[in-house]
Amino acid sequence: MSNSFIRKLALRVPLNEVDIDVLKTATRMVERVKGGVDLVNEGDHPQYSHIILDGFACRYRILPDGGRSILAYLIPGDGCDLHASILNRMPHSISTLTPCTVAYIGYSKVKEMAAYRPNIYLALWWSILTDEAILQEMLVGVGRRSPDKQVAHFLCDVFTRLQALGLGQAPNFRLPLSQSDLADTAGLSRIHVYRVLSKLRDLNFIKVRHKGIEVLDLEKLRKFAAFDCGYLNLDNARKMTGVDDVSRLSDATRAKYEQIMEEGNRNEK
Amino acid sequence: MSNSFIRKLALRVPLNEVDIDVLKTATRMVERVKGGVDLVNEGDHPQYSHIILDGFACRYRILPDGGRSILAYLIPGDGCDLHASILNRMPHSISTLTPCTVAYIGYSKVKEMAAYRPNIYLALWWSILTDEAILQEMLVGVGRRSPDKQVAHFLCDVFTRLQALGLGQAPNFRLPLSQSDLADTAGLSRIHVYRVLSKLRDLNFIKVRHKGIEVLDLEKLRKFAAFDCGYLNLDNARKMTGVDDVSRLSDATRAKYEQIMEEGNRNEK
DNA sequence: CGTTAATTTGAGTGGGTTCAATTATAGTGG
DNA sequence: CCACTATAATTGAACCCACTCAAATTAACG
Repeated sequence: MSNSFIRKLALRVPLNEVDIDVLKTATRMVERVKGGVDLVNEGDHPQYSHIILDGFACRYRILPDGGRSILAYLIPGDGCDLHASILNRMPHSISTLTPCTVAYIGYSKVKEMAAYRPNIYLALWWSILTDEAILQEMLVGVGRRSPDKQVAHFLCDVFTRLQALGLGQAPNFRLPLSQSDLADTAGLSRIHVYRVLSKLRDLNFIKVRHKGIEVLDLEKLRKFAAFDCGYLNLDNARKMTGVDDVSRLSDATRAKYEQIMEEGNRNEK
Repeated sequence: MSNSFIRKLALRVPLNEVDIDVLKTATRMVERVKGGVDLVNEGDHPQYSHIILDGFACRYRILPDGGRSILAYLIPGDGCDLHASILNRMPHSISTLTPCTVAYIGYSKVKEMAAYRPNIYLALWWSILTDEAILQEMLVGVGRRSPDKQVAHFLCDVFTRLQALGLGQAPNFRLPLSQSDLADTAGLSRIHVYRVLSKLRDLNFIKVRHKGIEVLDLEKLRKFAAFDCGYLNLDNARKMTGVDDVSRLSDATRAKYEQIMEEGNRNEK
């Protein structure tokens, strides 16, 4: 399947042929965009949503003091703000890092898909929950991890997500990021990022290029950063079918659970 | 309306009587919980979701080194992880800070409401998008803001959300947080938090109590922290009705927009 | 009234910052 | 194709903020 968006969703949620067909037609409107272009700007009120089918992009905010804070990296298959129409204004900007293939979807189409296709509903929620989990992991990192582990952890995050999509080989093992980009991601100074990268280079984990980072040994990097990919929710959910496994619960918990279920059923006339 | 969950949603999304009725019965199963109790633990696979109807709670993670990182504060009306069943494991724990009134909802009930009640669908998305925005704002803060402004900004966040719910008066203007709690939130040391709070106290912005902080002048605090409440999405969305305002767009954008809309309609048989 | 947890205070240290200056790389137009 | 320009990367030095360590005081709770 050539459509990375569908591939990403299908890896997590069981999509049937109809689902795939719906998604295919929904993402038919495609455009090629150069690198360094803003797809959406903070404060905008866009009329449609973007999906990165190919290339890298990032979500960022400009701060009052002129600084920039990068909040997320978008890789092939990632949707940007599929439900942003619910908000009055875009809370952040989105910019391409490399040339990208971008699909456009009208917001009403998204709503429609979520309403009529339960699997797509699940997939959209899986997606936003994972976005949130990544943000939480970043927040934990900025507050607590040492700068070298933090940068290493960040690299693990992006490359693990790439791997899960089957994009784990060269030339995709190269991230097109300047050291300033990394600094704006990690909340470090440009100069300190350089020193951190030098250390990771000396450990033979990565290769530092002009406006780019190449990972030589993701496994070692993971160990160094104590990276646990659990938060990315990459394992296929056992519960996707909707059948709850009640048998594993303690008696007390099961009793409460059944009470809640009963309560719920009673309300359905 | 005594149900803070419904009140919170109704402030953002136009709910009709049926919506309110559905939400009321869905949150009928209520329990009183003491302070300092874990509602959910990281790694759990809970069978139902929690909603804080009254009291304060927080979302946190325990780190490998034993440290704790507080990721969010939950105030009356906040749901915890309404869609967590989609994930295999809980990515964080949730703990009450004060005695709380908690409602329980089965996950299938949530899905059902989202499927059959468009307004509730919107409300749930509004909710998660706002959660995400708050996380982003925290991330920006940890990386960039000075410690005193960051703590001030955090206080503005919680108290502004309380105000929006009509809980802006004493005794609710008191947050039951120890200085260690604040430290685990801001990613600062306990001792430095004390110094920051002392400064804010000397400026007459707050009163520092034992295991608690009282805000004396939220307006001054906002100015000090350069707090812009835009990210909380508190203004009623103009677009909630689903009618897109195309007239404000540039010609080029409108053309593309209409193309996308047409594309979308063509796919509906 | 005794114990525990939280807060308050001081002193010293270290890591990440800023400032300043040089080298390398890529892109541009002649 | 090359000189020129702008941006990115590299390196060194000094400073400062927030941390750690250590200890005293206060408040809460049984």
